[in-house]
Amino acid sequence: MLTRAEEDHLKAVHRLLEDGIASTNAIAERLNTKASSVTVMLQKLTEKGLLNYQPYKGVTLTRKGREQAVALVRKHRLWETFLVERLGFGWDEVHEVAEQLEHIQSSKLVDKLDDFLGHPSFDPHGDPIPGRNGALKVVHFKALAALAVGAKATVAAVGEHSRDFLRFLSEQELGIGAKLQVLGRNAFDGSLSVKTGDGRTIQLSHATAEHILIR
Amino acid sequence: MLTRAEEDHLKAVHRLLEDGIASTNAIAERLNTKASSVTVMLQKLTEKGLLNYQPYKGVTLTRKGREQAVALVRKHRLWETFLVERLGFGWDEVHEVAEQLEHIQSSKLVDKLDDFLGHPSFDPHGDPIPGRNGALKVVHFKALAALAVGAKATVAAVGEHSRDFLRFLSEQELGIGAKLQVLGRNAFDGSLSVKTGDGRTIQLSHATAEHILIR
DNA sequence: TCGCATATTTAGTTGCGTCTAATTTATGTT
DNA sequence: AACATAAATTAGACGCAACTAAATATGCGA
Repeated sequence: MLTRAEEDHLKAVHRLLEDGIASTNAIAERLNTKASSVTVMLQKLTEKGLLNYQPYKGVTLTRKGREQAVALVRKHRLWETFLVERLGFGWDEVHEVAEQLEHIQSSKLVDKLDDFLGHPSFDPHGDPIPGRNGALKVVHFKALAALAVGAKATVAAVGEHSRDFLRFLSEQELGIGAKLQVLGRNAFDGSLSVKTGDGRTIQLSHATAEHILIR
Repeated sequence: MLTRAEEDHLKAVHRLLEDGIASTNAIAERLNTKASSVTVMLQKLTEKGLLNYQPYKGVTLTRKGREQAVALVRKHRLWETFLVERLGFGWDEVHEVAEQLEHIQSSKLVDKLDDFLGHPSFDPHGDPIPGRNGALKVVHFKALAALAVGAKATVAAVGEHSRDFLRFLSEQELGIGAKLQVLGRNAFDGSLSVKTGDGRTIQLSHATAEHILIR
């Protein structure tokens, strides 16, 4: 049985490994702690057989560690789905609460929640929800920023979960499922001119377009 | 903000005060800790203005302490209701999970859960659920053991939440809402002969009958 | 009212998870 | 290849919440 701190570290490692390496500093930043604290936890989790860690050499997940991490992701995303679809939370309000809920210890609860929600495949941010067996479908998202001028697309996910970003998208009617078309690209700063499903034309900065994901 | 340990102690004090005094030992037993640990927590909670505590003289709740304790009871009972009514848990399976869920920090979550459940007045064990404002309707339950021979009644709540007891009641179709009639009382051990709603006649020990509650 | 059993509190220790400060390792520049 | 800088680790300390053991208060029975 893992403690909350252990679960948090495990999840951070898993998340960071998706984008490359999980450096001690990056983990610390994600968890709002210090690198020295992270080192100690990495040692402990290695002790417990969840990580492969060698001082100064970096860290990877063991099979067991990956399973536990994916189970946490599953819980997090199921709870987010519950909060948005059943309780009426906004997609920009659920992260912190789900961060707490994912630590509830009860496999029966997760499975019943999954049943209750009808075995959803994606959470409110478009991220895939791992199955009961731990199977996580790898979905290939493409950034809106990478589309050619003239291309049409449907928003499938977001690459940034900050409250401000999500609220901005909601306000612009650019939530998951929103349809749009790239009208032009500013050669100077890479910003896009985009036509939305409801006919408006808006400007999106390159940074924003990088975080709007298309299937 | 209270830590989990603080919340647990606060709730234990609240619960025990309902039946009289909250002795240090009784609190420790409820929380599976030692009296010495409890003493320290009582001091801390007094420091925080939630308890009135004087060494060797006992403890009571302050107004603020009572509010927080009732808020915890509210959360616990709403979650139990959710688990049973929406997720299909048995009423004998929800206590431990609700014990974890009640510590989730988000007033918005509680209120939305309450809305989602349709503002239930009673939890799956028949206990009243405090309102958003903290109002807890005092319901006067009477033990089945106290009924006169010949009396008819409907099970309204249970005075014992142990898994074994609840399972026994489920098996005998004596859940909340079950109708029954007292056919006779054994003068020797106080056990009751009871006719159930579905026509069976069963024997209930005095201890059991004390924990089946009637409105 | 005294003495003793019991309840409670205090004192001192432990494990966990964090911190800061000091040290060590890795790396990239010249 | 040597060294400066950045990254990571180790060492030592702290707060929290638990523990055990020792001390102290309460209150009941003789």
